[in-house]
Amino acid sequence: MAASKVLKVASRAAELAASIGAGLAKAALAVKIDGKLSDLSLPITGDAKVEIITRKSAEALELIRHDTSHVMAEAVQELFPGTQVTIGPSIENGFYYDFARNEPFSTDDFPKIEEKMREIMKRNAPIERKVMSRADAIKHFEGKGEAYKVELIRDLPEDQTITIYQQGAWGDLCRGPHLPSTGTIGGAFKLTKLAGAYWRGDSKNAMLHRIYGTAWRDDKELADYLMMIEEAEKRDHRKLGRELDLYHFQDEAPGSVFWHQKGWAVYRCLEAYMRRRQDATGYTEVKTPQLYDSSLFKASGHWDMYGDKMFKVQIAKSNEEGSRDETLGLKPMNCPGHAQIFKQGIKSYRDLPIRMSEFGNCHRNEAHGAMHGLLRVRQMTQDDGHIFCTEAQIMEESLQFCKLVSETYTDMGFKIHRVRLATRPDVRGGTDEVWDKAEGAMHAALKAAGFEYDLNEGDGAFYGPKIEFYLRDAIGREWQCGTLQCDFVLPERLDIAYIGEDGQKHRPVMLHRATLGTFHRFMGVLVEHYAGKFPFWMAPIHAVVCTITNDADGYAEEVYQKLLDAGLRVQIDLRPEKINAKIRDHSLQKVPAILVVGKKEAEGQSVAIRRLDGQAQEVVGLTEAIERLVKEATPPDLLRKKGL
RNA sequence: GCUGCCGUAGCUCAGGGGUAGAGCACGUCCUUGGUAAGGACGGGGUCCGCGGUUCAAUUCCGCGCGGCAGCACCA
Repeated sequence: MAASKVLKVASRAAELAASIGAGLAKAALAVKIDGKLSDLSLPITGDAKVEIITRKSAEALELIRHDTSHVMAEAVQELFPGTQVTIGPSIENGFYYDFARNEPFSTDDFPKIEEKMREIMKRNAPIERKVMSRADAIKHFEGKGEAYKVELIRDLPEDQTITIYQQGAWGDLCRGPHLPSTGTIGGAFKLTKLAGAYWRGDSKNAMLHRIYGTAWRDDKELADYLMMIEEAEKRDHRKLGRELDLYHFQDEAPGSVFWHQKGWAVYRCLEAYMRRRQDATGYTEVKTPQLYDSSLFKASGHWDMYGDKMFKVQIAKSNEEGSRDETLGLKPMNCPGHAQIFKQGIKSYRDLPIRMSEFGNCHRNEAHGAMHGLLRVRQMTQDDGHIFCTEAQIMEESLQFCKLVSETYTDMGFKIHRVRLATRPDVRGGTDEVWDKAEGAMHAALKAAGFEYDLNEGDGAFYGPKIEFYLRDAIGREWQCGTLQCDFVLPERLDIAYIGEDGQKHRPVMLHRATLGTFHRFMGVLVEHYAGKFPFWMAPIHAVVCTITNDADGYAEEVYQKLLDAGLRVQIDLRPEKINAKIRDHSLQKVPAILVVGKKEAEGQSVAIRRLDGQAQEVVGLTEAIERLVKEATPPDLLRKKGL
């Protein structure tokens, strides 16, 4: 809870809290002065809007995590002398601290470190802010052999106040703010994992040892979080893919996917959906080659920029003089191919916009460590598209695409949760003038679409700014899937043009866009979001017909055939197993509907429908059952079209 | 690619310098049972690959391949 009060005299935040009430004084952890988070002990001078931060506020959680990281660093240095400290911030759900040490840590060290941390928290030493001169600070850390801290101080801007936060005998260079004492942290934390991390995030630098932890306000929050992690493990798409027989991976094809029938059925659903949506919104679907001569990628700029991540094929070509080598590249994206189709014949301004789509299969030689199940692969298919348009059309086209993304995500069971605009990176193509234009257009489109968005500075593509659409899954995780990129550079490089009203050649703008992103990644997200229980319309198997005894086999076959004829994805289970076993097997396979048939149903031309996760059964006439299932299996866009 | 960990049956995993085990799955037979596991028996392994140490390596060491976590990367 935040309290605010206008203060006219110089005071300390702690005193202010006390003046409001003893309860608040006790609960106060930090203070926000004119919107800036500060230590409770800091004086407030002049007129200021002051908010007292208590345990319940969002800022408190950040402080708890940051302080826990300091306590961990103190514990580690007590337990492992000779270890140097570097940095240790709070992050989403917790904190980490990077240490420099020859010997790596082991997770076996965690209990020891955690115990020491609790001991430090119990000591409840006050956390005190000390201002030091640059020279003193350097001397201080040099004396302790903390080379990384010295480097940090040396790199701080001249006018930066250098502060050290001291808790008992241990202190750390830190801009703060911090809680009043180590005892106020609360102790709802757990060390979670171990990893290497580069000093200052640069792979040229030394590798440090990072210890991750999670920290919360109280034990209940911690338990909830740990439960969420467990839930995420249960939903792991790699595990579910195997268990549900959707797809598999194997060593001989690293970074690629073997789609099994069931996984492919879902994939086909997504593809069919996107094809219908794009066909309905003025896209022309094309298919372009996989292999191109290197000259095309040299022209587009990709060869220089990403050549080392492309799969290249060398072939020998012979002519009169002998043979020479020619290098082809497997396409890592579809845009140069689409530009070639655009270039065929002469395009008029009357032809624009041209919305070209392709379920394009691309190859990228991703680093080993980057690959992750379906979420990051070396061979993927995008629901790619390029809109060739005039500058004046950027806004309208962007708006239309935003609408498509929005509706698509809703149909898939998500909402757009966050939109970001990634702006010009350091290494980029095109002039600043062109970038100004492209970024300006993207800002305008986002505003017109009514999206709240934030900036992701410096994270744009090398040819243009990028709108990133994020969705949130069932357990609160964010995923970036869809994207819209505005490109003035590639049309220039590949020399594509249209004839304007004035009879002159003009450059079109290319909008690169993908709604689901890649089918691979989106499938992974879907599996985890639904924990394998897909909505009926995209379920790999809609229904299984199960017999009670083999006496009903004949009728079951009839039911099965009728469902197949109705276009449903159906299986039949005639095994001489008990119905309990069949129910269990198909429930574990997460089939949404089990149709049980026995003597009674055969006599009454009916089926007993049992839903996944439901215990009740419903006996329905066969004709009605088929009608109902067919409707449920109808994709949401087609339901709308039919007005159902 | 980097750091750490890992690679044993289809899957999940135990074991350990003397050529290997469980549960599930699979096969055969019995069972025909009304809504989340019926029973019996059985088959199954280049212990990731290649080198080294050793009388002997799945086990120890090195290299390679692949995976996991994180970092870096992500047109």
